Amino acid sequence: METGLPKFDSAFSIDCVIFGFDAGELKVLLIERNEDPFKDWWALPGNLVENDESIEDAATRILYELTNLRDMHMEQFHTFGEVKRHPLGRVITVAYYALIRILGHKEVKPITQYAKKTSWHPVNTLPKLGFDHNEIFETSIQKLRRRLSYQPIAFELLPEKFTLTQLQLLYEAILNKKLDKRNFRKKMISYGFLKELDEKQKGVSYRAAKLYKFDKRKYFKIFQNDMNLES
Amino acid sequence: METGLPKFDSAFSIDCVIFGFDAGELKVLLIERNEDPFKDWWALPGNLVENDESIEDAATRILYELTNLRDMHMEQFHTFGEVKRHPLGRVITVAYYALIRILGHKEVKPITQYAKKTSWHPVNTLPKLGFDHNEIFETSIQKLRRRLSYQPIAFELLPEKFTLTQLQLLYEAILNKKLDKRNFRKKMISYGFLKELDEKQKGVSYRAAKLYKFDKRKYFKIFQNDMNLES
DNA sequence: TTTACATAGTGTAAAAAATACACATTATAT
DNA sequence: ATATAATGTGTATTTTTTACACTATGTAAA
Repeated sequence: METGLPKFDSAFSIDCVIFGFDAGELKVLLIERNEDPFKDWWALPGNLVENDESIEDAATRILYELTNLRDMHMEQFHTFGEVKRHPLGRVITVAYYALIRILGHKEVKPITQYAKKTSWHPVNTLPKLGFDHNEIFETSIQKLRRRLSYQPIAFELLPEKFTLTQLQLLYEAILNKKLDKRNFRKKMISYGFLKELDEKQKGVSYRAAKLYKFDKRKYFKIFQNDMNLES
Repeated sequence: METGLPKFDSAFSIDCVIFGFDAGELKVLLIERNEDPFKDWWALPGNLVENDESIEDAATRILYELTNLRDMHMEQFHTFGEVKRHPLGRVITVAYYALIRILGHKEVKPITQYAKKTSWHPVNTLPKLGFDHNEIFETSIQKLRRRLSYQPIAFELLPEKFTLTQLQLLYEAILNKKLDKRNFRKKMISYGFLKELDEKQKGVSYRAAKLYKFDKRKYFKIFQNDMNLES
């Protein structure tokens, strides 16, 4: 391939699948690329890792530069290393997923010029993405599903105070299947890490639901032993 | 740090945790390094990824060169990217675990000069390893435990024909806890992917146990749906 | 103030899965 | 014949999961 663009021999990058939950839908934040290769395509936010930063730090930095977002839950899930996955050279990429409370981040402006803009896309109708990013996305959601059952992932995607219905909708969105309301509530409450608040939902034109909080301390007290085994 | 050794700016490597099961114990194959850094230390087999090979291919190649072993089950589990994890320069390493039937591979001779020798170590008494390899090992066994419950990992570690007691010992070794014999057998058999053979164990000085085979085809027929969800 | 609406919130019975538990059987070696 | 060492087996109890439908409540509109 001859593009006239600079080539590099080999590098590592981070790519990031940023999940959010809004309007009952699971969404992913994509960027519209402003540079070749794949200029004008949608892609996952990502960039090269510098030599003096750990991959964790790089993930945090890159995400910040491309989305102006900080302090979200991030986790590595797979590394992609096909030789030809990047058209300009050998780039091995470590993929992370990030979970954010979309609320208040509906409009996310990239800081660098590398991305024209960003926008949230429902996971069920993602466009064709640059590089091998569709594959990376597929892997991410499979990992997310699996981890949902043994890590308190869901609460990273919800506002601090949430209703049980919201929680259920989120589980349904991630697992991509309907759950039974009564069984879901029974089970969630039986875990003992949800704190029922003396507060109700506001601004709805029907009976307001009770609000709950996720009690992290209790969670880790309860699952301490298991969590050591797993990862 | 000034060692007189060549430095490199940045590179990726593969490190590999090779599990085997022998004499009722879970073991890991370590190499004794023949080169600095960490010359004469025990370490996980690993080496740099070449520019023209995928990380999968690199993992296969490196393992072959260092252990003379091929065609084992390998799976990526985590990527380690601390800046200072390698004393000679920036090396990001993709860690794999590999599962082999130890039988017939009790003595493994390295092909390259890079390793002096290799030897199997029980997982419970690993020596101090070079680099961050103790951490890599810890992560590997946690992943292995988790995956044991949804992937047919155990059968990669046993001979083709095995007894239920052997299978149970292996589960106990990986999970690091005792299991109930009757319940274990009931459950394993209920899955329906074990094929009972018309053959018995040989060479034991007590009642010989029935031999079983893992029926891969059946396994995938049964767990098709689940396996799609997971990964 | 009544009514329509939309979602919240609740319990039970049945089925399935997990657990706890101990002894008779059988092949080999002496 | 006997000792030995591990194999192979069943049941009752508890826990977890599943299936299933109606009443309660707050808001908004008539």
